[in-house]
Amino acid sequence: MLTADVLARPAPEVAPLLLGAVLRNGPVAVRLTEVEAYAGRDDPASHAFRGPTPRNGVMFGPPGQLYLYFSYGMHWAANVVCGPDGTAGGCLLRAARVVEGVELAHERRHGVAERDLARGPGRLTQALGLRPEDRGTDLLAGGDLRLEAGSGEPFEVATGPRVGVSQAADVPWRFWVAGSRYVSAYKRSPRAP
DNA sequence: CACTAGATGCTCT
DNA sequence: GAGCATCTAGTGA
Repeated sequence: MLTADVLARPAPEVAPLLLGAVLRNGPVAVRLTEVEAYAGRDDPASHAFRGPTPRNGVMFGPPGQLYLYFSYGMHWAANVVCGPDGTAGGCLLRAARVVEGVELAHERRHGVAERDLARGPGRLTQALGLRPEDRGTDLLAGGDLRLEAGSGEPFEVATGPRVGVSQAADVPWRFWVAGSRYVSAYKRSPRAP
């Protein structure tokens, strides 16, 4: 089960546990297939590495909150805050399969293939209809926007380096469902050494 | 299919 | 003003 106690563990421990879990926002629900861990103050690739700012403040708060950030001019991406209250950490939700509300997700994602509805961080937030003001939502509080346990179907977890980061580019803190087609493509940052 | 280039605007220095 | 935890459309095989 994904309790606050579990999410209070370090992000690299929590990340594989999020695979297979369901994130719901009202009528649309997705099953997570790919996640990356960001370990806060000790992780040069993390937004929290240089300390708290207005943007990343929720990462320093209690676990289980939603952290949203804006990236590359056009996209929002979602994290689940991990680690104990007062310690920064989070898991970036990189990809998922839409399991409920497929029609609404298609409307939001205008004419793309079913496989691409939530394959990628920006696509995932768009398919779910997450908005900037959802930052800080407690995903364990049982609201319209919440984290649910998965169906328990067994699967293997694969690991590898994180996508698009220029710092700590070889740390294997990306986790995905082995063999799943609902996983984004790996792309190394052009700025990485 | 693989690979590349350019758009785009928030966030912090 | 520089730097991005990206996406899409375009090209070429």
